[in-house]
Amino acid sequence: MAGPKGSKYYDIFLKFKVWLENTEGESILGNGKFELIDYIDQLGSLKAAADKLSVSYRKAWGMIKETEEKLGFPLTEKHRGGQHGGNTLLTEEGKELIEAYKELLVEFDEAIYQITKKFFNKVNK
Amino acid sequence: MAGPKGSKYYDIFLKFKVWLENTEGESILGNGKFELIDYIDQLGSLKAAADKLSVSYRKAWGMIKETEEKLGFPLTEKHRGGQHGGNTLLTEEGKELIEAYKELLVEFDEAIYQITKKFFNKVNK
DNA sequence: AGTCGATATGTATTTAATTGCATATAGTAG
DNA sequence: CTACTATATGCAATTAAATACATATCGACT
Repeated sequence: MAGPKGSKYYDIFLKFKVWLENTEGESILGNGKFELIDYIDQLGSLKAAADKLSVSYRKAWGMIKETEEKLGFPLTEKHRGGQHGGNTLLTEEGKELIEAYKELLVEFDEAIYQITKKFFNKVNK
Repeated sequence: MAGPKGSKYYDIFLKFKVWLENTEGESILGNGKFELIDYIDQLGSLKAAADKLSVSYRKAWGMIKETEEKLGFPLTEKHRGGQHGGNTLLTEEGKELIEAYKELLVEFDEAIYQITKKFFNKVNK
């Protein structure tokens, strides 16, 4: 919420986004990919993670491929075959990345809270 | 920069965006519109601001209209006619908004600096 | 050896977003 | 009362992005 009822910016909200980018200005990892990777870690499968997020397997697969190509090193370890078709696990780098990203989000939220408060306090008066 | 030369995330950067949104989840004011409004304030003209940002007048005009409609109150005061065709000025609300937004960006930058440092310190080691 | 299900990937289609084009209107200074 | 130029706006056209479709491959387990 953005101030007391009836104030000018009452139903206006401050939003933010964080992501990793390479030197070409291409996005590498934002919230969507982060969630996907996090679910892969939890479920051990790219397909399961895609289902969980209600995105097509094709799309999820593309997201991972793109991220790893731009990053220059793999975040996942994929296995094909077997009665269950295969599975996908995170590499050490993958685990470290989502770990750090999670903390980043927490810190961001804290910072945003203060900044938002100040901003709306200013424009609403 | 994201750590010492040769480190894993050396040429990867942390980026962010802030914007105002309404209850429908529609973006109201982000960096592009902010810059446009700021230039209108400086130049006293929508056309001049559009030229400065190298966007078409058509687009710039649409940006302002959209923002004001979603916000529910005007940020600009437009005048047509006269030898010079007309001009556009900011309303009090418009001035207050870009003022507050500018401060917001400064505070964001400061917060980001600390968070970024910590993040890359973590993933690069 | 054959089955099964997830990984792998190219191509086509649809949808959305942006941009560009064209044209009208206002009103003041000359 | 005419010329000039910024504001005003609909609509066509072009691009880009997201999504769907189709099809192949792999290999542990029975």
